[in-house]
Amino acid sequence: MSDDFALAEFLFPEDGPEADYESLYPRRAVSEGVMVTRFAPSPTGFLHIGGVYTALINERFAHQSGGRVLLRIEDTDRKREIEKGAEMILEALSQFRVFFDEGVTAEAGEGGGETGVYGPYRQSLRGRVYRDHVKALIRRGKAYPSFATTGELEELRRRQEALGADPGYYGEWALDRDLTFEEIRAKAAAGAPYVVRLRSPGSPGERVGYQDLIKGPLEMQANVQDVVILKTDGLPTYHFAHVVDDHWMGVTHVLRADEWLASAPVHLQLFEAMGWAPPQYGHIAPVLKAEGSSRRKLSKRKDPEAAASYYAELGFPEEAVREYLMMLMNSNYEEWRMERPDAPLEEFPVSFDRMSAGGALLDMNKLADVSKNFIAGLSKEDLYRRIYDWARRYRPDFADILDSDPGYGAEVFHIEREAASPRKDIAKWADGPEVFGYFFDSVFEGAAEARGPLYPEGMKDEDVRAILRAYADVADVADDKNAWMEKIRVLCDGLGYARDKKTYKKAPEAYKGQIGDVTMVIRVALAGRRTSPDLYEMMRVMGRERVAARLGA
RNA sequence: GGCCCGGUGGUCAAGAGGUUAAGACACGGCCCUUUCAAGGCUGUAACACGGGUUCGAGUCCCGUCCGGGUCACCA
Repeated sequence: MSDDFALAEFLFPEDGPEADYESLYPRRAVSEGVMVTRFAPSPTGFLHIGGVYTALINERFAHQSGGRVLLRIEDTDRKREIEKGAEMILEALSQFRVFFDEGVTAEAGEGGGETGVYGPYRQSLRGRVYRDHVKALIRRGKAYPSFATTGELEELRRRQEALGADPGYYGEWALDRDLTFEEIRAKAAAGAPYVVRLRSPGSPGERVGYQDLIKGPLEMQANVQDVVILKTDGLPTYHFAHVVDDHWMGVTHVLRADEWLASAPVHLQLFEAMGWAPPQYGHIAPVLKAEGSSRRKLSKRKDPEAAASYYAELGFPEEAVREYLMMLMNSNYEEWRMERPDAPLEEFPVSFDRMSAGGALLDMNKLADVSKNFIAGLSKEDLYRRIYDWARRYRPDFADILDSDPGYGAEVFHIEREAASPRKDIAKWADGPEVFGYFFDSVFEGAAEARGPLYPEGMKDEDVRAILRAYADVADVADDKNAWMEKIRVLCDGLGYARDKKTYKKAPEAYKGQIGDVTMVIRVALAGRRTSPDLYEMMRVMGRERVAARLGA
């Protein structure tokens, strides 16, 4: 025992006496049912849409219960870290309106800003905290230094494989468990690098169980591995940092991705070794992608839609993305929303019981539908401002086009908005240039070819020309809607088309076609596509000259 | 391979032993409309398989199959 004590001092002499963590990080005064949660990304700069989902879940449960949600940066892997990675993640999160009460903030400054009294909230800045706790574990004989090299570990694995034994550093395979103080001192003095491992109290065959908030009661094999808790570089592994940080930061509910489920026994064991009560765990099913007949987790490398930034770039409104994520989160959200179309989503009571244990496919169709409905409810000023802001950032060429005639641009995007049944033709801002670009001459001219196939099937070129010529003669954007329509009907009479659909249906053989064919020709000539808003409105906005030019073309 | 999680239409899912097995998205049809959308109506389509338990199983039990996660000094 005294050896352990001396070993601890020998390994960590420079730190001196441990801090009084009980007073440094006072216990939070939270009442029953209040949840303190956290989102803890690595600063790789890349935010996965699943990360937004996880963050939103943590935010919702914390705030719904009157608790707090904090943001901690898990930057203990110096190899993967990128510059400004934390800031990039924070920015992405704020794009989706997920905000934190505590932790690392977006404010710049040396190493970034933070708020809250349980910090630092960047793990790379908490070295002393982890070392103190590793030291305490060593002193109590619950952890030990291990000098095994990568090569030796590989060799160990090969022997285990040959014998059919479970791989890993555990039990009788954990040779460094039995190193004497003298041996350790000698190796360390010789400059041999070492890690610190947990002396796992688990025995083969032992089971652990706990109640997962999302998956329900779970039972699995207890951990037997002497997991690394402190790496050669002096920084902790995820496992140890999680235990130390969530304990002292007063986190009550750890809601994290599914992939951590398998290491829950390690975490439970670490909490026990520390003598602390573990938090409640909830393991969140991943967002999946279909691939052939199977499905897999959205991959950062292979799937562009895995990145949170993808949605911002395409211009899905953040409200729509959050709305969709809420539907994924709780299966009754959609029903709730239908009953209360205007209620803020914060009023929806989220519950663990309603969270699916299995992963769901990300359904772009559904997202688009949610988004179309959201956009349809926007005021026309809002819609124009948002599409403009998006373009300025992601499609400056289109923003320039809008700027060249701001009044016209606004009018284009105001067509049929705020009506009884508003258009639902835009699911994301990137659809704007796509669906309305032709209103602008530079875009229209750029796409002049290949219009022929758009005309009604079977219609001859000469018929097309005849319709356009006849219409050009009478078109007047100043007409009121009734006058305009009557002109079209008269034009139909003159050219041999039925003046309305019913007439045509009664005797199709008597006509070349019906009024719809005629308006389609005009539409294609004016818009260069088969779908467009109301023809009359479109011409009114385009104005006399533009209409004349396009009919003549 | 070991351990763990999951499996109701193409997708998200409701369903807590007895239902004609909801609803939404997508897809098709019809209606409305000058037209494009939207909207209204409507249609196609599911309990992975095999054994039990039970008067009765999508619901409970066992097995099989399939899918996923995890087995690092990465998180």
